[in-house]
Amino acid sequence: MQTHTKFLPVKEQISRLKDGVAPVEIIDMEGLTQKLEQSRSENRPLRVKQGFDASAPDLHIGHSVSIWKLKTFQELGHKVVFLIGDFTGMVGDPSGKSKTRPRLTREEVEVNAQTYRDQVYKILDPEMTEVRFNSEWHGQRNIYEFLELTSHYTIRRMLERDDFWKRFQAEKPISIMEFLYPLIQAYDSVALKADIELGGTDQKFNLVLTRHIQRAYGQDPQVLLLMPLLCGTGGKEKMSKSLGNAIGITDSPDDIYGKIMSIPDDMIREYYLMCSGIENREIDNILSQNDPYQAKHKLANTIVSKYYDENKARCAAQQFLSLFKNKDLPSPAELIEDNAAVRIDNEVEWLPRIIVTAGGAKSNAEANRLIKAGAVSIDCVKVQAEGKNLDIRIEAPFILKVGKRRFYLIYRNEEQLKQLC
RNA sequence: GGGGAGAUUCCCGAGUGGUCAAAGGGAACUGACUGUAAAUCUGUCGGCGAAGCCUUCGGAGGUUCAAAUCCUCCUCUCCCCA
Repeated sequence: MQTHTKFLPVKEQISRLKDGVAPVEIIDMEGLTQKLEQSRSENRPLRVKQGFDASAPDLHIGHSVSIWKLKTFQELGHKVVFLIGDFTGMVGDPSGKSKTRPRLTREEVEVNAQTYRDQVYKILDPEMTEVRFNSEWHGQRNIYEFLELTSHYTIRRMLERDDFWKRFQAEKPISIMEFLYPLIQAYDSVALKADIELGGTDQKFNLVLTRHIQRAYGQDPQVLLLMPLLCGTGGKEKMSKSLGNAIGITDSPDDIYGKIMSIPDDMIREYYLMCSGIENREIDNILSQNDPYQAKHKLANTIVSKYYDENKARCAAQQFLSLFKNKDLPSPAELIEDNAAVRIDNEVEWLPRIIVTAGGAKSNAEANRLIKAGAVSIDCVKVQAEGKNLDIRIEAPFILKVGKRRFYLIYRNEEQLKQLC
């Protein structure tokens, strides 16, 4: 039996947890202190949980806000439980917007899980992370157990959720399943015996409900750390892959850099606070210069360095300047590296089809529209022709530009490529 | 169980027999101007290699030269009464 603990004093742990991006709200501060004390006296790590959607396994820097916090817990010696909601993902979507999602197969779930691991271990320590799936317990529950679970909460309390209430008021549909969903989710924490759960502020209702359910099952309710939500690059909605406004943590350095540069000015502070890891005083200092352009450069630099390294950040910065300030084209070698080299087999090919093949448009019609709008250029020369006059003879590789930031290297055979390298 | 209202393109929402690939707004994309910011202005916003054609208005049938629009059945949603 160990007589002394490997854990830091509680006060120190709490102050470490408040470093960096502070949780918007900690629900049950007292509980947190107690749990930390207990963990110390029993020399037992706390179980810190966060749930993730199994169907969209792409983490972006919005998620990373809380993942860094999980990391802090690991540094303090606690265990992170990374929960993948494969069961809930298979059942459907509670947001009310979409129809039931296509059911994921076992294989898809496994693939997505691996994708998560690859990304999340960029930040977390694999040794101290437990990856779990909620189908483990939900997959086998019978209806009696399930009904018991549902008996612990009421319709009225469910309607307290803002989203539900609004829809109720607006005479919009709310399915029973949507009411059940938070309960199912809540049971995850019971099954995992979670001590602490992290989540975005949008999860507040569900997470608070979880505490009730844990109590109903005789467990000590988990402490909640509600983390701020990061807005997407458009600055209006929350960051989300499906809205197309996300910066993925596995995006290329150039992409991350560029996307940071494109955020609206009034988002700069928020991004600094949530993603840079820079101290508040220093942030104030940077922003007091009143030079948003430079502030963004510095931010982009910091973030790329964080997920890659300083060297890559410098390259990305250079790339950015040459591309957008000097309007240079990227070099063929860079395009090849970015997987933007596209082989066209025919000697003569219709330009819209080339654009579609390259991925610059979804249909020939869309490609045609882009051409008409003057959005397409070949080796820096804007394409002016229309309709039938768009056959292109591919004699040498050329750089196709579609819109502001899509570049493709079009070539016909591998030899041409070799010559370029 | 009874009565009423409704389902339109990514979202909201107009359209009640041809002039409808379907108003308007939002989102998105694009061009100009810029700092790949914002604001503003232009243009686009189902598919097919111009024309012309094809597919689309919850689903399946039907009436009609012609259907988002009329009829029948079905599915789903909301409200009121019980």
